[in-house]
Amino acid sequence: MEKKLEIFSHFEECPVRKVLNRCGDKWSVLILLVLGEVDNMRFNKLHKTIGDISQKMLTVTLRTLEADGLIKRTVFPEIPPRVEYEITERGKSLLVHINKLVDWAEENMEDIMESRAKFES
Amino acid sequence: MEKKLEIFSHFEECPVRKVLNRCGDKWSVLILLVLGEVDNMRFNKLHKTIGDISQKMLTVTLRTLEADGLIKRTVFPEIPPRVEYEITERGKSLLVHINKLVDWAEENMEDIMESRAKFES
DNA sequence: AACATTAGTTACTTGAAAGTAAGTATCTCA
DNA sequence: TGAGATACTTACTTTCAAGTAACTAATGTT
Repeated sequence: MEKKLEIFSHFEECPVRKVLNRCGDKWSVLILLVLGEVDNMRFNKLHKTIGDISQKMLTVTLRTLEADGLIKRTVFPEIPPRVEYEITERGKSLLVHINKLVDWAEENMEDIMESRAKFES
Repeated sequence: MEKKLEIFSHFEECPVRKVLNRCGDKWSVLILLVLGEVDNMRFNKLHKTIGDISQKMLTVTLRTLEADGLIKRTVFPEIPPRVEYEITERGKSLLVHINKLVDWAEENMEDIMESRAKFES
C-alpha cells in the first residue's frame, strides 16, 4: 500500500488555503508589515508610506484584513474624517511568521537570484 | 522628525518581494509541501497526488521552483521518459517557515471564519 | 497496425485581481 | 467663494495567472 497524503484531499475547500490565500495577494503582507512597525496609522499616511498602492486597493485590502481580525479600524467622528488602523494581537501573531519568511528571503535572495540567472542560460 | 520605514522605499524592485511573490502563486507552496513529505516523486504521480492541477501549471510551477533551486529535477534517459523531482536543502529550509504558517492558519482558522461571518453582518 | 505510456508543449480562452480616474460629503481656512 | 483636506465609493478598463484541450516523440504491448 502506498503512503497517502491526507492533507491534500479536497484541497480546494481546505480552510488552510482559504486563510493563507489572503497572504498571497499583492498588498496584505505589506500593510501588515507597516502596521507592525507603528502603534497606529491613518489612511492617507498608509497611502503615502506604501506609495504605489491605489486608494481603491488600500481600502479593499484594509477591509479584508479587518474582516479577518488582523487589523482594527477606528473611526473618529470628526470633520474632516479621521480613521486609524492598528494591528491586532492576531495580526501580530501572524506577523511573527511572516517576518521569518522575510528574513529567509533576505538570507537566500542572492543565491536564488544566482540560481535563476544560471537556469536561464 | 518622523520615523522612516526604510524597508518600503522602491518596493517594486524589492528583492524580498521578488522572492516571496513566488510563494503567493496558486501551486508552489502545495508542491513544496508534497515534495517535503517524500524522497522524490515523478511528474504523473505529482499530478495525481495534487489532483486539480493542470499539466501545464504543474510544468510551469515545477520549472520556477527548479529555477529558484528549491527543487531538483532529474531526467532518466529512458523510454517512456522518467523524471524525478525532489526538494533541495534550500527548499527544506523554506518549508520550515511555510509549515509554521500552515500551523498558524490551522490554529486560527476557526476564529478567522467567525470574524469574517461577523464582519459581513 | 494501432493503442498505451510518460512528460511534457502549444495555442487559445477565461476570470479575477488590480489599476485608473472621477465623484462624494462635510467642514475649515484663506 | 472656492480651494483643500480626509477617507472613501463607483464605474470602467487592463493585465496576467491560470485553465482547456489538443498535440508531440519514442518505444513497448496486443
